[in-house]
Amino acid sequence: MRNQEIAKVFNEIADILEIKGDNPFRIRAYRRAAQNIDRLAKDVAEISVEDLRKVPGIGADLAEKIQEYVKTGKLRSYNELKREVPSGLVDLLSVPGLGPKTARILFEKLHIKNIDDLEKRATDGSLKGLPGIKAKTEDNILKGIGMIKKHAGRFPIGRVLPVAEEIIGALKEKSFVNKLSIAGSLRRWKDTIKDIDTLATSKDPRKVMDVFVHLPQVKDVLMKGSTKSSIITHEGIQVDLRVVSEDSFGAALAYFTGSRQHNIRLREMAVKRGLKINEYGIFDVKTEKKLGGKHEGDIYKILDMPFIDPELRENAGEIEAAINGTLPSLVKLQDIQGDLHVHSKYSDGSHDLQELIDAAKARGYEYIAITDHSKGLGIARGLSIERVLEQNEKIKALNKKLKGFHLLSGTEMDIRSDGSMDYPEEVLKRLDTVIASIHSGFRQSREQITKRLVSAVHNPYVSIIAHPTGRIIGDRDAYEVDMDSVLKSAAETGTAMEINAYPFRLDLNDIYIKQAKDMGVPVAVNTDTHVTLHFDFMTYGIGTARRGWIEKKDLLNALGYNVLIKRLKHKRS
DNA sequence: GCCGTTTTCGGCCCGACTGTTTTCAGTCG
Repeated sequence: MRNQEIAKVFNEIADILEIKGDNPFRIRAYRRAAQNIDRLAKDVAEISVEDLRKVPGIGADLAEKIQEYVKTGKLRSYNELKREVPSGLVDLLSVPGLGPKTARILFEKLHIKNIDDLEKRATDGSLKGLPGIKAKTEDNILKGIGMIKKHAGRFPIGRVLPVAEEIIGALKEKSFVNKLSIAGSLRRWKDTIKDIDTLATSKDPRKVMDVFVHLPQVKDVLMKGSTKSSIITHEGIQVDLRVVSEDSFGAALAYFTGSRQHNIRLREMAVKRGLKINEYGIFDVKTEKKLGGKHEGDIYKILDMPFIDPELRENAGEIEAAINGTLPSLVKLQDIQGDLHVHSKYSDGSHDLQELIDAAKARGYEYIAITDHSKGLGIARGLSIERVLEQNEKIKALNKKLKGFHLLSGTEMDIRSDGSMDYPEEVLKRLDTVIASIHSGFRQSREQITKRLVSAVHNPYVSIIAHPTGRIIGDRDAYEVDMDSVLKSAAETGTAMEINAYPFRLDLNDIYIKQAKDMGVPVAVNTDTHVTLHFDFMTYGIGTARRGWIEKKDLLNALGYNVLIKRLKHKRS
């Protein structure tokens, strides 16, 4: 897929144009296009020029540039730009507090071309004396370099959410803090998070700021103002806290939840109606009268739209859907009736069947499927044919004693490197459900991997493909796969795709989930539980499903037991 | 560079904090 590549090129063009001091709107156009290409499920190489132009933010010029890049692997205008601005200079923009203007001055006055140059000259004190730079700025630049060397980029949501909850918990105890909420990409359940945005209301904002920057979780204070402060936790995660008045809480929540592109769209719509939106509310420009802002819904209501759930706010069609009245009614945690991917002591899980049943019942589930690894996965104590059949018998016997709860016998069957299935059909047909997944040969060609997955999808006994792209966030990239073909086969055969809720997988991701939904492929949100505590990962899976526009009706494990069993049998027939 | 039931040209979201300034530019979200 060339999409990410092109998005990166467009973003770098935007960076270079910024350093050059080019037209800010042209820069924004490149960034907007980059973002929209990045979110596209379909490979741009397979999209015609006419259809490219239908992508928001892509006009005649950028469509042509995309075509040029797809055809030649190069972009002439980009290469010319790179000759004007050394590529290392663009990296300077990643230093917090250092923007395009400063980068340009550093290059022109001191011939600094990359971060290493910058670090040297900041250390020996030669930045001082440049326009607008004195000791403090030099200090901050060094601090910033230290930070990016230690913690570049984004954190998996699974690492960030617990930190956020801890901080929210600590602030909640304070009597002078009233409302308190997580905002930003964390509230939108993005799979990776750059920093934690939090929002509070209080009659005494300064006091809140004081408490915030002195929390035990704080390692460094980046800035502290009267209503807004930023800190770095010991984990290296930045947390921003903003305090507003009760009357502005809703507007501020909308503003800080983003995404930025979503907010820009809302503000543009407001401007056209003679209104203005900021973090304090929504106002009539002429009369300066405040029309709303206490509740988040005010903003949407005044723009004549239904409320848009945070997970959808990516400017990826949700505003159009809101206007047309076609917003999805997103699935909720309470809709989940069971978990279809659970490991027991038989393979690499930590609990026996009864412990798993108890934990599932405690979460209000009607069923779970026991899906231990298959024989080929020796490292995870995969079950021999004898053992999986023995487990199957035990589950059937156990079910007779259970009241109001059902245990499905299943397997997480390995799709072998050569594309064959790890158990023969005679074994599979005895089980209630089969989920199939890839655990080896991640570096095979796109064609080979696709073939393996498609052949699993066509197996009449395979009901779900587990963690369909194999990625581990921050650790292992997804393997190369033609997801379009896999989803097409899945739609034809009624095979479900898993949204693996394990917080470092979240696989399928939001973009593929939306594509699956659009193609009529059912999905299942499963936790891949190995320890009963993992059942609680379901919230991450639900967040991800919601980002993919999933409704209750799209979800296999939102079905009651009897309907589910019918659905599972249907593919086999 | 994109976009259009106000426009094919002239618009394009909005405000806080910092460090440097004597009123603001740069950066960030």
